Amino acid sequence: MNASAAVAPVENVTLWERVYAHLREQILSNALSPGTVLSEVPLAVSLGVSRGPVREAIGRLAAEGLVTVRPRRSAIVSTLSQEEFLQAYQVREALETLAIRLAVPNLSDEDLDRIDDIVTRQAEAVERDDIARFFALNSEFHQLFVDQSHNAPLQDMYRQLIGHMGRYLMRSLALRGTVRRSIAEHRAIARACRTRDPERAERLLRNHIRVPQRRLEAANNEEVLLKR
Amino acid sequence: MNASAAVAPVENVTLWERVYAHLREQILSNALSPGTVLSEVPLAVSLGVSRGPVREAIGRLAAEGLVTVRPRRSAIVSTLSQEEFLQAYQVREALETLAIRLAVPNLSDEDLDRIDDIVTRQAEAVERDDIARFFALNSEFHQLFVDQSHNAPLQDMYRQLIGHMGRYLMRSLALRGTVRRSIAEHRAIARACRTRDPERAERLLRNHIRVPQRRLEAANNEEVLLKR
DNA sequence: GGATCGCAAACTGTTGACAACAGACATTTG
DNA sequence: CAAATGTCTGTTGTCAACAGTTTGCGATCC
Repeated sequence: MNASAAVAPVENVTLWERVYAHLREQILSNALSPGTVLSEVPLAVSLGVSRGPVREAIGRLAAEGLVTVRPRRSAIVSTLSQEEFLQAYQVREALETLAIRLAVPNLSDEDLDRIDDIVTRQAEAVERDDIARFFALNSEFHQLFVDQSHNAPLQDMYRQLIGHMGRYLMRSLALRGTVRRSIAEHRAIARACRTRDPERAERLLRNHIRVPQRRLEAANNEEVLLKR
Repeated sequence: MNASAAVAPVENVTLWERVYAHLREQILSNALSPGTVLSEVPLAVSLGVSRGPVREAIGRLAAEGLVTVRPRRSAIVSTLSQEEFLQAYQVREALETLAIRLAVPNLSDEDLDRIDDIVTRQAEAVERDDIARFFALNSEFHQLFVDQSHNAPLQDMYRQLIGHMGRYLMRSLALRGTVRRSIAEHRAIARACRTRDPERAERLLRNHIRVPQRRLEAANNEEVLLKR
């Protein structure tokens, strides 16, 4: 018997874990838009389980900040105000710059190739006007550095933060203006990684993240922001 | 009729919230040391409640990372390895430097006085060899900037991170060597705040946080670390 | 004597039920 | 007609019970 012990966790996930994953997916993909009420009973019957697992799942989502529960009242999918979103961007900048600083020394040649590959595919996606694809690759690009930072607490925090921001990132990307500039910045960051220059990479990434941040601030000040 | 409506919301906490607060308190104060098993039934009977609230509370703690649950098996209080603790320190540096940069422009005169007061009381605590008090004031000092950053996502993340690190901070403080130096650094940071110099404050704080971090690394390399 | 198999106990995951509470609607009263 | 009050429904908070699984111990076999 070969020693392929726990390669696939055997689908041994408990019920509430599946409910949690399902709801998280729905929320992050905006299938459940902010403000949606999550009543336990309807959810339970629609998912074919009891209230217990649903309750547990909602509890986890609440701990993560994705839903807010008012005692004795239904939970609702959290809303992030314009201001909070901007604040989250500041935290993201801090976390990602730390991540890339830690990651650059750890990057293997395969990682470097993968980074280039992602950017190349991003350019292709833009050519095809495939915004969703571009968006996914963008997340992948940023996630790579967090993964390669080999810093578990950082990874946890980043996951949580992206959970908060993810639903609104599409908008900020629209605000970003030229995606071409974004790709150029990605290329510059990739070059800095190849030359093993953490400080340059960090500086480039910081400016890169600040672009939509500044646009958000400007929109905020002009009060012509996308209300809602 | 004056509008003194809801000054005190009548202590409307649910049961599981109290259990959660209790367990969190116990864990952070090290009354429940890492590795302790948290079985639902004994906890429930000892607290005089049913398994439901206990389960919910443990779930929240698990989402926060303070306990780890293995499916079908009891939850145990999380352990932070030396390496993870060091990594958490890196994240803390990133978050706190962001916090102080944001906070300095927001600091009122009262805040500045309060900072000085904290440092003064720290010096007094050291005179009296009251380490616990010094430690509490130290947390207060750092927390103040996070609070005054007026950045809700940052506050959430910091709270969570401190929850992880808090139990081990006493040790790192011991590692820190001279607490006198720590107080001097606090004083320097306070001065930078008074002169409204965010960059200087940030630089000072970064170096301040890196002191125990470097000592940890050194101890780690020498392998003479305080094992467990 | 040591290892393996089997059984029993304890614990968790899940379910269903009961009671308390918040909000809405209808009713009554000034 | 408006404001306050009472009822009523829907939902959550909590509890007790059931089923499945893991663990530890003991008996048995080699």
